[in-house]
Amino acid sequence: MTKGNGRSATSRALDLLGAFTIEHPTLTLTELATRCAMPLATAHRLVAALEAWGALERNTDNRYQIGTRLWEIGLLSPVPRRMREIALPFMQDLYEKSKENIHFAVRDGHETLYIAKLTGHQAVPIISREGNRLPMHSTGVGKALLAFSSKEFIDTYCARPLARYTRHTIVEPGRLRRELAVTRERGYSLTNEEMTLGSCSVAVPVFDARGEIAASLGVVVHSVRDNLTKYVPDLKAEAAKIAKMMIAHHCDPYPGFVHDLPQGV
Amino acid sequence: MTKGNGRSATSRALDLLGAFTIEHPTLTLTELATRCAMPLATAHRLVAALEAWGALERNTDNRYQIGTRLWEIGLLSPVPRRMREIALPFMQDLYEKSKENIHFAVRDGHETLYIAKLTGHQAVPIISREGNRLPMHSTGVGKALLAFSSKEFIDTYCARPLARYTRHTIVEPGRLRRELAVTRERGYSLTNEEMTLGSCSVAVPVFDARGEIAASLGVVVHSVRDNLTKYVPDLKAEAAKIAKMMIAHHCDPYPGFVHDLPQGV
DNA sequence: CGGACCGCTTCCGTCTAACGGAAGCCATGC
DNA sequence: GCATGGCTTCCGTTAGACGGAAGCGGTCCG
Repeated sequence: MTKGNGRSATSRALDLLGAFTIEHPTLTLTELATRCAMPLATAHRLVAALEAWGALERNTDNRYQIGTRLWEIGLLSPVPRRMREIALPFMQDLYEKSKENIHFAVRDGHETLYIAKLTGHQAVPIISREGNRLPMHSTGVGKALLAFSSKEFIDTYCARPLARYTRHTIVEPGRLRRELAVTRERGYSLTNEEMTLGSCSVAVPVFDARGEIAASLGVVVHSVRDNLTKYVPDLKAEAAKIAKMMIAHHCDPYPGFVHDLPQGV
Repeated sequence: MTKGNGRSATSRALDLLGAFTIEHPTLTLTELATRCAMPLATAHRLVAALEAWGALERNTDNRYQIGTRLWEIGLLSPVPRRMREIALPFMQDLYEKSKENIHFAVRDGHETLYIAKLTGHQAVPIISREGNRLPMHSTGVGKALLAFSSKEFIDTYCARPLARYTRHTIVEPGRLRRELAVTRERGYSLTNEEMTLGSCSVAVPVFDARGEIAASLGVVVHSVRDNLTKYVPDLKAEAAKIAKMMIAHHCDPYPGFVHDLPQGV
């Protein structure tokens, strides 16, 4: 064979699932085959198995999308589930007071992974989504996570290219370092239209039993609204309660914090 | 071979994922092999592939659990995602007024599938979870879905055994039919400690463009609190707004409504 | 209206990698 | 110290995964 190019049937099937992103939530068979670099016939066979089980479903345009069954199974994942169960009631309390977007995020690799989000009709529409990732240097929760991470991690992060999203995004490593130092000192992070024009944010760290950064909690508001610092006391209070609950429930630190550091980069 | 007993490698790997439930969110290798009726060596090989990709992860007890990556991928599923995006802001409005548990559910097969849930510290703790299923005859949202379903579906449902959860659960087909008739007439469902002692609920239907039942919206409160009917006007108002939004956004009816009926059962 | 095109589906001969029994390993506990 | 239970590794067999190619069925355009 020129066949069997390295990958097992199972890992190829999983690669097909991994081809879906929030930017491409539906894909045709040909797109799937191209993205996963596998022959059309192979993709066809694997996709049929995935569809039969319910991992994929076909919409009316004959495009494939992630199936509801996979949504159900994914929600069983203990790590995000426990964090959500603990954080969401406290986030509700914050929402009630602010009526703004409330975020709870962890670090995963070099990105901010949004674990929970509350929003409503009075909140400014924003791009964050539960289960999605955004950079650490351009988001409130991301900067809070980054500022309280280890010096080594900050060094690594600042050494990588910093993507620009708006004219306010901090893309200079030195400026980011200074900003993180300020964040550490005052105990909360601020952003001002650094991810999206029109929205700004404030966030505080959530520490685990060892005093290390475990997550962060933040608010995103429309940039014309009044000063963000008024949210800091409530954010700090709720973050402390979440931290206490996480420790009480032996909610392990997010695996990404432990496993992905050795390699560097 | 006595090997290769019918299942492809891909479907076997998926079966391993399907072995996890909310009652058993972590499983050992042996438990996985037993539940999926496959040799230990086979389960071991497949599980290794699933773990390598991130579909499964191992916790500190050497038990397997659904991985965070699968949680992320599952959240891309368009059907629940769109419904949640539309319903959640309206559910927030209901939460603000009531401070009680708010549910949004669809029918899937013969069960109620919880698509979204809001809760807070003042709300009574309940067993419902996003992505989980509960019966239709013992829950508020379930009874609302069932009452406005087709006569054929109601017949089928009532012909099946009705599980009892508390002494208040309606397990007599005739009584359930009468209850559903009352629900249809007055336009909302009620439950009184039928799923769990101590909590009762009220729910209203959400209709699609064709006037057919698409989802339901409900509140669950502690049973000693005052009358549930006070929530009905707000529930109806928000249900109407959700229906309008779903139609405007061409949010297709939940696939289960279309695909799973032919068989009967 | 005809034909080129594009994407999906089916077929089938090749041969690899999935299969699983069995042996080995490593805790834990009596 | 030995039994137990669960996990890991090994390896010969062969089922089933593989993918090129042909067929099918739309749509677009001249």
